[in-house]
Amino acid sequence: MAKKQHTSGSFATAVRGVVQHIPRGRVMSYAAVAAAAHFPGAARAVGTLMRQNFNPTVPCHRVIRADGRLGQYNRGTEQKRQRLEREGVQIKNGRVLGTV
DNA sequence: TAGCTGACGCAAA
DNA sequence: ATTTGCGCCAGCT
Repeated sequence: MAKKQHTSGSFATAVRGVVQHIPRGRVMSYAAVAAAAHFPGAARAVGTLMRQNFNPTVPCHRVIRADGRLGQYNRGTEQKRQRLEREGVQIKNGRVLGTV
C-alpha cells in the first residue's frame, strides 16, 4: 500500500493544493494561501515552502504579499511581474490589483 | 534536540 | 504615504 511520502508534513501538501487551485489571472497572498490550507498565520512558512518548492505544477508565481506587492521569487521579481501581467493580472506601480 | 533562517504580516513612529 | 521593528510558523542544519 503506497505509504505516504514523508516530504515535509501535511502542511506542504495542503499549501501545494491551494496554490495549484489558483486560477489564471488571479493571485493569492501568502496569508490567504496559508489560511486556505488550514494553517492560519503560517504565511512565512508558505514562503519558506515556495522557496524550497520546485514543482512546475505549483504556480508559486501567483502567490503575492498581502500588501499587494509581488514579494520575492526564485527567478526574480521581474520575471514574476512579467508572468503575472501576462496571466492577466493588472499591476500598477509595483502593486497587484484585483486583490478582492 | 535545539537554534537559526526566511519568497510574510501587522502595528507603531 | 513610507519606513522600522517585532511576532508567528514551518523547515533546515
